[in-house]
Amino acid sequence: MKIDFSFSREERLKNFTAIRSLFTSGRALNHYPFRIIWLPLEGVQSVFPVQVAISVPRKKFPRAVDRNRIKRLIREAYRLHKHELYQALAGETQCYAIMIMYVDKSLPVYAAVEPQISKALNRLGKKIVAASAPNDSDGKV
RNA sequence: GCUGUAAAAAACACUAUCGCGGCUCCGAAAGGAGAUGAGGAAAGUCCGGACAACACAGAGCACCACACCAUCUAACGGAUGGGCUGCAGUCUGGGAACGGCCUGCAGACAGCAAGUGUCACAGAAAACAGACUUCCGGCCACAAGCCGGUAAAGGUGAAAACGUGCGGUAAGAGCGCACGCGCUGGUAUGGCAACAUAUCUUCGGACAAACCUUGUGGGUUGAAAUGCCAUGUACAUUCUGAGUCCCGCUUGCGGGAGCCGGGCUGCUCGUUCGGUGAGCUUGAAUCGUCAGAAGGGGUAGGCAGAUAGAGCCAUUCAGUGAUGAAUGGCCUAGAUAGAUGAUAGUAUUUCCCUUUUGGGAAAAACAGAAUCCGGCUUAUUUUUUACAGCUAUU
RNA sequence: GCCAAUGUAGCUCAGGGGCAGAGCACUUCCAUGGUAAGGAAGGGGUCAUGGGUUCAAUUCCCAUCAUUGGCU
Repeated sequence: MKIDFSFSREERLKNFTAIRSLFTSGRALNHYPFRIIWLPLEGVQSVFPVQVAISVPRKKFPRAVDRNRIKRLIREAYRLHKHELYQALAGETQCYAIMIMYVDKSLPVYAAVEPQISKALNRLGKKIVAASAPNDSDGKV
C-alpha cells in the first residue's frame, strides 16, 4: 500500500465548539517540546481518524514570522509521520481531535523537530488505544 | 581611508522529490496536467482618500484639525519651487552701534499694535513703571536728616523699558538731531503672491506648543461596514403606542416626576428592569430605538463587497521641479482556524584554509498580505553616485 | 482588524511651568530580658525614550517604545 503524504483540509480541525471543548475537557500528553491535547469527537463521520490543529503561543513568540515558521515546521513533520498514528488507530471507530502546542521558548530547527514529532505521535497512538479499549461504552470524559 | 547627509538599485536564482492556496484545462467521478503565489517596509495605525451604511432642507453656537506664498494632487498635516528668519564658516564695509556677498544646516513661520493672564528666586523696581547706592537742586553754617528732580552709572536677574555719537541740562532723559536695529500704516517701483527696494509716518519687554482672536476645513461610524441566498425564536415587512418635563453639578453624567412595555401579584398600590434620541438649540421630518400584534418555524453556512487598479513598465513631449499628457506593451497573491513549506543538488556571492587544482562554512538584516490606494514615521543588510567634514601619503 | 488609557522611589500612587513628594518597604539608633508594635534619624529617582517651545519642562507640543483595557 502506498503511503499518502498529503495534508488536506478535512484533516484540519476547524470547528470552534470542538476546539473549545478540547481545551475544557481534553486529555493531555507532554512530550517536550510539545504538549498534545486530544479528545474523541462525537457524531463526526470522516475518512480520516483524526483532525489536527497546531498552536504556538503569542506570549513566547511575539513576532508573526516566528509563529508561522514554527507552525510550518510542525505541520511538515506531522505530514511525513502521520501514517504511524493512522496505523495505530486503524481499529478505532471514532474520530479524534488533536491539538499540538509548542511550549519551548527558542526557535527550533527542522532536524530536531522531525524525530520528536515521530516519537510523540507513537506515544499518542498507544495512549489513545489504551484509553478506549477497556471501556468503549463510557469513554466520554 | 573614515564619518555624516541626500538620492538610486537589490533583498536571491535554477533543478528534482514530497506537500499547501486559489486559477485555467482534461475527466462521469476519483484524480491528473499547466502556469502562478508576501514586503520595502506587508509594521506602527500617525494623516488623507476611495467605498459602504446611517436622523444629513437650512441656520446659529460648541468641539476638533490646520496656519509664510505659489504650484502639484482624488485628497492630505504629504511633495516641489520660492520668500523670510535663525545658527555656523570664509571674505568684507563702518569711528561705533551695526551691516553686506557666498556656502552649508535648521525652522509648528497667522495675530501679544484686539482683550485677559503669567513672568518663580534674586533685585529698589518685572510692566498705567520704579529711587537702594550714586548724581543734582532746596531747607540747613556744614554734616546727618527731610523734601523734590533724574533713569545717565552701580549691582540683581533669563529679561531692566531701543543702540552708538553729538547737542542739551542744575543733574539727566528719544528731550532734540544724525546714523543704526526692530516694527505699524500709507505711497511708488518690481513680483501671480509671500516679499524686496525707496520714501513718509506711528511705536519700542517676553510668552499664543497660556486662555484666546482671525482665516480655512470637518456630519458620524468603519469591510467584524454593507447587500444577497440558504437557514429560520436571532430576520425583514405591515399596523398600533411611547417618544414629555424638572433639578443638580463634576458638563456628560447623576437624581426625580410622568408616559410606554415586561417581571413580582387574583386586582390596585408598591417595587424592579428596559426605553424615553445624532455635542447643544431652533426648524423640518416621523426614517432610528423600545414595547405589542400579524407573518414565517431549528442552524450559525455560502456568495458578493474582494483584487484590472487615482495599476505597473518603456519611450517621447510640456514644466526649474513635484507632476501632467500621448503612444506602445503587460496582468502581477487573494487566504478565511487563515496558503506561499521541507529535503537533496547545481550555479552565484561572501568568508576561512591551501602554491594552484581543490576543500569547508553561510544564504543572512528588519521582518509575513487580510477591503484597497496615496503619504508620513519607525526597524534594517549590501552596493553605487553626489555633496560636506576629518586624517594620512605622493 | 478598529478604538481608548497609562508610564514618577523596591511596591501602591500624588504632584500639571519655578529646589520632586506621601504611605508601605529598606538601613541605623532609642526603647525591651528578647521580638513585634511604637519613637527618632537616614538612604534610595535617567520623572519610559528622543527631539522641540520657553529664561526655565516631570508638567506644554510632536514622534517613538512598552504596558493595560474595550469593541467583536
